[in-house]
Amino acid sequence: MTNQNDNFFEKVYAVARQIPYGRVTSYGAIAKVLGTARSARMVGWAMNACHNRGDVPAHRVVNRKGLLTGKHHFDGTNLMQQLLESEGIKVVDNQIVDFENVFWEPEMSIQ
DNA sequence: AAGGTGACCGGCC
DNA sequence: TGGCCGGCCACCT
Repeated sequence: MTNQNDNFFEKVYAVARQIPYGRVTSYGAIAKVLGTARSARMVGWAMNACHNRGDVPAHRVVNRKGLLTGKHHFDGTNLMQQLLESEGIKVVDNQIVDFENVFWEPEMSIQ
């Protein structure tokens, strides 16, 4: 196990956990907050490992189009959509309705 | 050590 | 919105 405290991953998870209920964000937005806006892909990669990490609301993270691109990586094909709808987010055809409305810009909220 | 990969993004048509 | 292309950067083999 090459796990010490993968700083990068931890940061992604930290932001992902800060996503409010009923809100979603994009990989690029998280990447931007982390300071690696150019590596939005890395955010997705971190999400891939989120299964290994444990509690990370990856279902609240979608691409900038509001498409559930990563739903395929979930346990169930429609699990991601179910979770989102469970939070009041409407999802049609793997696409979030009113994406801009439910979009939440991640911020290192020192709240 | 080098190459391939990827849950992306932005620009262009 | 959608398709195509290039870039970008960390992780894996």
